[in-house]
Order: sequence, then C-alpha cells, then structure tokens
Amino acid sequence: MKELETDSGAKPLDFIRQIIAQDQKDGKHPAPTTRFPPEPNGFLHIGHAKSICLNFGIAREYGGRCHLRFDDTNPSKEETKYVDSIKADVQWLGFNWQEHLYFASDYFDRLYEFAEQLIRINKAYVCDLSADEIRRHRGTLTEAGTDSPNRDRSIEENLALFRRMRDGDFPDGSRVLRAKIDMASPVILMRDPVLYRILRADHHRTGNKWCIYPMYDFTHCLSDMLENITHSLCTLEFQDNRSLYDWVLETLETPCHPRQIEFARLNMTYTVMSKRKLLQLVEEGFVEGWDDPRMLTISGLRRRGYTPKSIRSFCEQIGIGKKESWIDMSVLENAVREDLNETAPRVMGVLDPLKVIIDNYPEGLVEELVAQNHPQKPELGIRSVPFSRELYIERDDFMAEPPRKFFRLGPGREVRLRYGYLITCVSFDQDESSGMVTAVHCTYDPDTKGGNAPDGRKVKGTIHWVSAPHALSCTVNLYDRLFTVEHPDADKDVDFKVHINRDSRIKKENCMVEPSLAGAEPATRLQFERQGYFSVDSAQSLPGKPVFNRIVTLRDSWAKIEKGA
RNA sequence: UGGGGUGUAGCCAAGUGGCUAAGGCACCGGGUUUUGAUCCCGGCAUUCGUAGGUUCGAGUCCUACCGCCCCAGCCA
Repeated sequence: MKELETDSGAKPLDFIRQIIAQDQKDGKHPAPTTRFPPEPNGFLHIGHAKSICLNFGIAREYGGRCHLRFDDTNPSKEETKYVDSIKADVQWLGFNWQEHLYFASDYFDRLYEFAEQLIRINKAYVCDLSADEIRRHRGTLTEAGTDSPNRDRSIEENLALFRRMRDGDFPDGSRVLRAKIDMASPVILMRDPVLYRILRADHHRTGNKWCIYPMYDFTHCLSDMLENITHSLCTLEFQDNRSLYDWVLETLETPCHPRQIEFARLNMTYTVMSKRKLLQLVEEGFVEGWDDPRMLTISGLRRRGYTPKSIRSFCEQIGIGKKESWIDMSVLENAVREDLNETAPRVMGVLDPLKVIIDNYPEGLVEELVAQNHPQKPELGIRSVPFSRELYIERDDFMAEPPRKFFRLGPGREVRLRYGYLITCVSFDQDESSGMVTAVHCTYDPDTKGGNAPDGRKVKGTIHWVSAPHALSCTVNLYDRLFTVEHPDADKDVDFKVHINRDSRIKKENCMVEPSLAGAEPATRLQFERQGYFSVDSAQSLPGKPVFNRIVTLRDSWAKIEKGA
C-alpha cells in the first residue's frame, strides 16, 4: 500500500493535508506536529478512530510526530482507567506516540502563571457573579451582554483574589477568573469567557494539589503552544472556539501559535455515536458493556473481530471534509470484508444443523478429505477434514419443495459437498406434528471424491458440511446492526432506544464446526464458508471450547433474490 | 433575528475558470468460479441547493435567495 503520492494524483489530498503539504513546501515548519487530545472520561469509539488516523496518519506521512495528550482539566469526570484504555486502543489501531505522552494537568503550574500574566496586562479579572448571574449577563444570540460589576477591579485586587482562589479561601463556584474581551461580541464565546473555576475534586494525577482548574479554551491552546504543535485539528463544533484560541495566544504573545483547523466529525447510519447515548446503552443493559461486540467502541470492534487495518482503511475511504455527513454502515462492513477476504483462513461451520444420512456410504468408514485453507491463496496451505456416513448441513440448504433457482438440496436434487462428494437427496424424515424436517437421506457417487464427476456432469450448488461424529459443538454469536433504522436519534421526541434491533445478537448454542477448531486461539479470525467472517471471542471462549462471534456476513446475492421473489 | 460553517448521484467524495464532472460504497446487468463469496467486465450526474450576472468559456468568479449544522456549561 502506498501511503501517499503527492504529485502523481493517485490519491487526492483532503483539505487538511493540502494545507500541511503547502506549509511544508513554504518552509513554515520542517514537519508537522499534531496531537490527539482525548479527555479521559470515556472509551474511544469509531469516531475517535477517524481523528486518530488523521492526526497520527499526517505525522507518519509528512515525517512529523503526533502527541497523545490527555485533556484532563475536569477532575470530576476523569479517571485513570480511561487513560489506560485510550492508550491501549490507540496502540491497537497501530499508532505510536513514542515519548510524546502528555497531560494537560502537567501544565497546571505554567497555566497558572499565564493566568496571572493575563491579569497583569489587565486582560483577565476575578468575577464574583454566580453561574446563574453570569449566564444572565451573557445576553442572547441577538442581544449584547452586560458587563460584570467586577470587570473594572484593579490589577492588584484581581491578583490577590486569584491567588486566594488558588489557596482555597473561597468555596466552590463562588468566583471565577474571566478573560476581559467584549461583552457585546457577536461571538458569544468571546463575552468574557470563564478561564478558571473553583472546584474541589480529587484529580487523577494531581490529587488535591489544586482547587482551581483551567477551562478547555484556556488550556487547549496553551498546551498546543507549549508542545509546539503546528496544526491543531479538531471537530466542527469548535469553530467558534478558534476566536478564543487565537485571542489567548495573541494576547499572551506566545512564541508559537498553532493553527486550529476543524473537520466534520464522523456520523454513521444504524448507530449512535454520542458518549451519553453509548453510556445509556451500557447502563440500561441493552448491551453487555463498553466492549460489547455490537458497540462501535474501539474495544467493541476489537472484540467483535474487526482488524486495526480495516478500521484504518475505513477512515481512509471516508475522507476528511467540513460537511456534516452520514457514512453508511456498509462502508465499515465492507472494509473488514475486504481485509479478511485476503487473510482469513476458510473453514466449515454449520450454524443451524440438519442431519444428512448417506444411505449408501459404508457404516463406520471415515475418510480424511483435503480442503484448501484459501482458494485464492495456496500459500495458506491445506487441511484435512473427516468425512463419514452422517453429516450436518445447514438447515437453509435443504428445501422440501424448492423453487427452480434454488441451487441446493431438495428431493431428487444433486449437490456437491464442498471438498467431498456429489450427493443426491432420495428422501427426508419429518416430524409428524410440527412438519419440521428431522433428517435428509442421500446417496453419494463414489466416483466424485473431491467434488468432481468423471463424466463431466455439472452440479450448480456446493454446500458446506461437517461430519456428525467428529463435529465440535460450540456457541456462535450472530451479531448484526444494533439499530433497525438509519438514523436512530434523528427524532428528538422519540427515544432512540425504541429502534434497537432485538436480533442484534442471536446466540446459537449447538453449532457444529470442524474438529480442528477446538484449538482455535482467542481473537483468531476465520471465514466460515458461505456464512461470513468469525472471530474467537476473547472473553467467553474456554480452552477446547471456543465461542465464535460473527464479525460480518459474506455478501449474499441469494438473499436478495429471495427477498425480491 | 447576531455570529460561525456547509450544500456536487441513494451515501461519502475529487474537482482550485478551459479536453467527454475522478474514485469508493450502494445499486443494476454480464463473465469466471467446487463459497449464490472472491475476482473480472460493463452500466449508473446533459449537470453541481435555486435564480440571476460576469466571461469566448462557470461546479469553479460576482449578487441575491433557499436549506441544513454549530454557538447563550463554572463540560470538552
């Protein structure tokens, strides 16, 4: 895979990479420095993967570096367990911050000094208004705000007050430090924004050293500056914040001034992306945790069986822009198929077993048949699968009264057992009361071992199977999309949870798979032929007793025909 | 109604005034195939939110209008 081909036009650059390439060409910086700045208050999801791939990808492509910086300025929400999981997820995705691991909290001392400096140049003041009063003074979208009564405090008084805030002389919420900008600004964020608040909470890194904490807008730009970030990439909702980002750095006359560029966050169909909604799914038991294989969290995707490469490839495919957009879930699904088609060994597994008895096959005889692990990749080798008189096939592969286009088993019809023999259905047994087919009787053609008829007759259908006495019985989770509608949270008046797909996980208990799978290691990815890609669940599998997760089905054009008919 | 963004196919997305508007997903045909998979070939925007204007020439420039998103946390 070529990374990028700047001039050949092989792959057009997104608007951010165009800026970066131009800046590099102009000699603004020898190489870009970016950063991925998560707040450690939750788990990463596919939307974060887009940002990670962008920031770390740019660093890799342009010979720069990307910092991992935790934006931990709100101790009431942040925890160490999140920093650990975020680090693990970034690494799993295939990126490396090397020695550039930072925490905004590492800058608290310097941030405090910058705040005092702002006070000294009369650009910040301590405000005694309550949160509610501040809100009322802020004005509205169309009306200017009004000045705080404390706006004209002397520098000395502000300094003294701010120090007392730091020293714990005032209760939580009683005072804040505000930037002195313009209460009439059309940009509401610029109406004397709060820079520091009093908050007595145990910080996951600084403990109780501080009882005042800087706000995002004050922290982020200065952290970027301190790390010599060249391009500070963030999502669209921070566009207004750029005014304040620039104001802080300009007012403080900092030696460097990173450029903030905003791009559209990722939205996907058939899911929800907000931390709040994901949390709701977990807490209300709709899924079994943050790493539930149906969750589009990085840990959920990992457990489902998605490969890091497929997620990176997905992020490449969707592009970077400034337009609010919804990516089809099928694009993600296609990305794993594409990767796994290349790499996943093929095996046979029957999800819904139906017994087949080959009437003319000698009782007690067992043959070892040769199967390829990947039809297009002989280098993946071969394996042997046992064959005997009694087999399991997929219940869907038999119909008592099949339509003409059904290329599988039915009375009088001949099919090929993959890597086995051609068999013809002679009869079937049925449960009298339910009408359910309980077994199918066939005869085999002994001259067709391996699947080809010496007389050259063509058999259209090939089905998978497992020898009944040799089969390994196991549990398979058939995962599907978590929601039944494209935009579960589109309607604000309807709870998004009413759209949950009740069949998003179907737990199949007695699936029959090839005996060789008894030794499959957790996280192994396989293709069950004609079914889909599956992975060995790392949480539920036991030695010799694997549990499989369906990652994604194979494309199924028969399903379409069936639906249309 | 203030400010900031954004509109190219069903969904993404190239296009940076000049040959017939890239590419991917989805979809529809056809071929190969011991996975109804993969793979391969072909189709899929007389038109770029709308209306005017500038120009020999406009998706690209100008004007107006329309739609959608974000901003009134001591969250990030």
